Amino acid sequence: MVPLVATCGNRLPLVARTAYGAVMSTTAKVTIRDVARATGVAPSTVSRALSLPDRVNRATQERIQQAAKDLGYVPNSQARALTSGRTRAVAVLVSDITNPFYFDVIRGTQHQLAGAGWTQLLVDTEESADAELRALTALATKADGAVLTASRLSDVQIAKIAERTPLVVVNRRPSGVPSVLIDTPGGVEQALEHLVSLGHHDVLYVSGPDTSWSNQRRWRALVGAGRRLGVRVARVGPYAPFVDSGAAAADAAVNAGATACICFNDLIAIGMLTRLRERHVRVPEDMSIVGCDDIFGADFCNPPLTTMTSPIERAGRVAVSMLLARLDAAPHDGLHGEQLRDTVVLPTHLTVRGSTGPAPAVHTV
Amino acid sequence: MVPLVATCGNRLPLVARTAYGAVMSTTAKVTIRDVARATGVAPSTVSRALSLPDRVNRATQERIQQAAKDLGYVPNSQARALTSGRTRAVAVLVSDITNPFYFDVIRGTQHQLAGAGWTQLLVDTEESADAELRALTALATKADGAVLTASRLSDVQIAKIAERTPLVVVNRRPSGVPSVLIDTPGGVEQALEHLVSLGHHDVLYVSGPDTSWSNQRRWRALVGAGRRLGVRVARVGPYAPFVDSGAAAADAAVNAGATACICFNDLIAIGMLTRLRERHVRVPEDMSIVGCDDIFGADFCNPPLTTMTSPIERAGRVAVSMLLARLDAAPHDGLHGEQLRDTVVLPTHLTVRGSTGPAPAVHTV
DNA sequence: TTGAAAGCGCTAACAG
DNA sequence: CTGTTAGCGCTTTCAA
Repeated sequence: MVPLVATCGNRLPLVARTAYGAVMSTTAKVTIRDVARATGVAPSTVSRALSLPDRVNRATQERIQQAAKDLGYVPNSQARALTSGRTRAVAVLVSDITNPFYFDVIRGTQHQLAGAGWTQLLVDTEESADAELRALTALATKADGAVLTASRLSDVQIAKIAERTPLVVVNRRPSGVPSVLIDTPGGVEQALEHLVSLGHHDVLYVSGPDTSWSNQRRWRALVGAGRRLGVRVARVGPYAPFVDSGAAAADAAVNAGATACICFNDLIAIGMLTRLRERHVRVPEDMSIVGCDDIFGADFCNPPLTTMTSPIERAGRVAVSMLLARLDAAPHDGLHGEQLRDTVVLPTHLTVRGSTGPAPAVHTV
Repeated sequence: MVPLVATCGNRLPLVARTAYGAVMSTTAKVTIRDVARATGVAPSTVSRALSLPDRVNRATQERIQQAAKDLGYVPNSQARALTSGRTRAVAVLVSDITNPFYFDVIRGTQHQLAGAGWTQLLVDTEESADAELRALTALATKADGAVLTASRLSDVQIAKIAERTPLVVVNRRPSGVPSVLIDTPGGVEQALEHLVSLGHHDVLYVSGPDTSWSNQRRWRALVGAGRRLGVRVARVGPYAPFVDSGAAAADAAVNAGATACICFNDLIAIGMLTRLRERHVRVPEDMSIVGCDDIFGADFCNPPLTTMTSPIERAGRVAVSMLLARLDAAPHDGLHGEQLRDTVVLPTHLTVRGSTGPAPAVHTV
């Protein structure tokens, strides 16, 4: 009678009475048998009525669902997983929960998962391939699949794991594994064009970690674009992808006589901004800075950061939907070759803010 | 022989052979029976050797563990949960994954949980009491307990749920429920003293959501401190805790002729900074701004924000350790009255940065 | 100290 | 369309 959870936000107390009974209740857990007894059918019929409503007589189906509701029945996901082998949970591995970049990814995965009624297991691998492997192992029975947002494993390792575990990777491209790519190389090119249009002829790439696939990709894109546009490009680094690394990066950039930098990510770029101010190097008058990702903070730092805006949240969503499609397809058959090893590339665009400006009239390189 | 996961980071491929077999392996899953067969003992003995090593002969215990390792046995947490009723997972509910404040909380809970070998289920309730209730219900069998970091439920509701579900709340104080409080009221007082020392006599509180317990607490603290210090305090709001709300808040503050504001949180404060610049209101010359929490970004916005630094991550860690203590204690007995309803208050301190300065010589209030 | 047996709550054949 | 029968992998009495 009373819905398990009301949609009316105000009268919660009323509703709650029913809901409470079911909330992680240790006592008085209602099982499928109780519902069966109350309805006068077999437990298996209840199971069916709840999981595969089509395979049950319309009338009894409704009777059962009603009874389940009234009794405050909550399916036991453990038991369900044990028999079906499916947990309806997916693991999302990030390399550093602290990095704002992942906030958006996580938000995306969370949304998509929640929308589908799935659970998200969030794991912070803390930049360690080891921890990543360990997590993947422990997660074996806990999740039906995983999204690797910043794997520190080799392509071969990933591909190997993917053979037995539904996987989707973000910003990696191991063969045969579905992946979501954010087109930052395209963004790098736009960034360079932007700098060229401001009169820059020399650009410094502030490199991220060597272990980062994206970093290599961005650098390569920059080299290519530089050749095409007749711009000299150089690099400094590697720097760890933290705000704190920005100080060293800034010093290196100043030392190199750079007048324009494209950074591996916003974190480093923002760190540079701070350090440059300390050193009285004006941005953008003396040096232009371009970041990457457009994370939280890129728009209110000082000066606001010109950066490549990535559809990060969408990347998370797409990754999950690819995974779910695969997971849903597995039990039956259908799409096995084509759809499973697809790659989605999400576009990036340059957002110009205050940190880039005309090249200084005089500069040393 | 070969460890399941090596501690040496480089030779992963070698090790991986063993690990892979276990990684979410659909095929060839090694069960307790396989280990039993390999060791020539009964499954129940294997179970014991792995879960309650003390209750087994030392020699066989080691033999079993070795065999388990060699075979790449990974316990099935579902099955384990089904029989034992314990999942070794805890749910962490946040009201908005997007809010940097929670990043730190999540990091704290994650660390603490991972350290204890537990799994974290992250749930975004999206500011909805409904979703919160629903999540708590669905999580029933998935988690052994939950941390509510920003509950939108009433104290009574929370207390009721806590009767049947191990709960720890952050920044709330329902009676009988263990809670972790961040002493922002103390911070508010420090902030006010700071402003007074700069010559301010009138301070405006920029209010957060009415539904926020912390918000009321801060306002009350400010009123008290204002009385004590002879400062007039007023309030505007409520404003949603987003950067975007800052614009309206800034306009209201300007309209009120304020020269010093203490904001519900850094998000709003940062938003105000941006808007004030647009309106050519100088910070801190024309108006001082104080935030709360010291989130990511508070140190590099423009100007850097004077704010109350909260040990957010620690709050997450403490919450989890309180929950785990309770969870571990439950099966036995021991601490039932005292320790279970304790409250931990974490101190806050004021971090002065560029957004606060002397009161303008002339001002209208 | 160990083994045998009985389920945890549910799903999945297989009959009917 | 529905009931019966087996378990999923593990823990947990209860004997031995």
